[in-house]
Amino acid sequence: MTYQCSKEERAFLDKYDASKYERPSVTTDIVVFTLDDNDRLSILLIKRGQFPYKDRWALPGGFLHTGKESLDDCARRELKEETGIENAFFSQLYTFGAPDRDPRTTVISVAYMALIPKHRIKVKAGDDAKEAGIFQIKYDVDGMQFSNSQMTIRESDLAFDHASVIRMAITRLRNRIDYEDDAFSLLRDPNEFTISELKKIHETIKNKTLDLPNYRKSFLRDYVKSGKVVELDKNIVSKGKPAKLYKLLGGDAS
Amino acid sequence: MTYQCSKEERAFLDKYDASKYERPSVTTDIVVFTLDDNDRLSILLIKRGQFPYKDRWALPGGFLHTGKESLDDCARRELKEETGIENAFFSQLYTFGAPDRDPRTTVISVAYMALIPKHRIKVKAGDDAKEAGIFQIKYDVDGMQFSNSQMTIRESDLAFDHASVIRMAITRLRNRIDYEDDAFSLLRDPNEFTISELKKIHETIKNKTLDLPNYRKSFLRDYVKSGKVVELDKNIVSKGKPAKLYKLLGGDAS
DNA sequence: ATTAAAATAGTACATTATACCATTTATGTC
DNA sequence: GACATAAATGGTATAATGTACTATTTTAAT
Repeated sequence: MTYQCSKEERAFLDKYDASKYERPSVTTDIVVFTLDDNDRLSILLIKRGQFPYKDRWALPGGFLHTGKESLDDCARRELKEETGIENAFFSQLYTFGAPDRDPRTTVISVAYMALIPKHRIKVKAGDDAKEAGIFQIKYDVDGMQFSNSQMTIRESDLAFDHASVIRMAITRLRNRIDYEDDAFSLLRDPNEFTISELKKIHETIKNKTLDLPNYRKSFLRDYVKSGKVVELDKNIVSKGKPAKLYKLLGGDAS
Repeated sequence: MTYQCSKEERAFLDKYDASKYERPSVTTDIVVFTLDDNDRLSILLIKRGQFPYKDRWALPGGFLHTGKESLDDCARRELKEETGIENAFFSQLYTFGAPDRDPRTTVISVAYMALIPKHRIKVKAGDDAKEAGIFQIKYDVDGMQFSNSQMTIRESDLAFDHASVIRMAITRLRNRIDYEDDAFSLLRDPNEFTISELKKIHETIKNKTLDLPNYRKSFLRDYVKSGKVVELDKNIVSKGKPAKLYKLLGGDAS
């Protein structure tokens, strides 16, 4: 939009002193959820290569290129830099603004969450990250843990307030999964999937097993009858009875 | 939290150049919902006294006092300055960050919504506002309208992207009202209210009439049986059969 | 005393969620 | 090829919830 205004106002704007108020830095940080090879809920963490919190694990993210991009664009750009993904499903989560959350200066963090199938993530260490990895989310008496085949990171080892961010993202994801179409974004291929595959995603996120016949009924009612998903004229080859394949229409969710 | 770190890192932080990245301004803007004297959903708008958008109606809000307060504190402070309210229920809504949403410079707006009973709002024009008022939210073919006894403001007349902010707030409010306890915050007095009063709030927000016997059943099941609300040993004096009074326990919601 | 207003009590039905059983269609093994 | 196994699909039965509606009670106003 171009801003229409009077000459008087234009004059005011032209001499507006941008440094009138002290400004905070603004970053976006992204909770990238995925399912690992054993269908366990996992997130992407990077090991910081710079102060502060150097060598500590943190969420991917980075500073807003002020004036050149929107917050969404910033999150999209960071996501691409860290994972190589271009068209991922993501949504804004919450904005964290405690004045002491970064030891350098006030840094406002606009947190996003993204849902990406694991095979699409090309983990790569970037500018500020010396390492990056996908870690399964576990819980014990001390809270969350993040582990892969090589190591385990406790939530208290994370940089900044990123443990809080992740906790909120998990809560939000669990709440959204029942009424939003988020699950589709984690499919290996939304153009060719079985009911069981989608059910598995729901089970992982809700952390409980679901009854397949019942899941099937609500899937057919909620998605197929409404036209969001179509049945393909193909079956999958498998051990038991071959399952019908379905295709997500429209939004693509990817 | 005090940040524990090595001498090396402390040295880095001490010479950290705060102006390394160009920084945006950050504001909080607040959608203050209330019910007017006829129980219609209304919001607080202020008339801007300064450029940009001078003399246009806008949401109350203002710049973050960087380093001195959190985002929540900033919203709380602005809310107090504009309405006199100190302990209101409010929650973060969404963060708006399009680079051209403010003609001066990039201004990130962290939007909040608050629910406040009308009799507690002391509308007062503040620094940046020459006028303030509570306006009923209406709809017509052109979108939202905001009107009181003296005037009607069309959504296209609002400053900045505040029409979008309000639209998102209404959507969020309507979604939250079914599973959060927001309605209690709009009660005249959460320590003494009738079932009908609470029902009226739900009706206004959902914009449809509810069946009282059914509402009563779910109220007793959801709040009284669970202990969130207790029945008082008092009745209200009224025209027809006097209604039992109830009291909200715990969170106070105010 | 009568009427009207409002709260409260209860009934009937539809929808949805949950648990569970039975059948079908494939694979792999002897 | 018969048979066990795996997995999807097709059902039924019950519980929980939501919705519509009727009836009764208790008060104020006339």
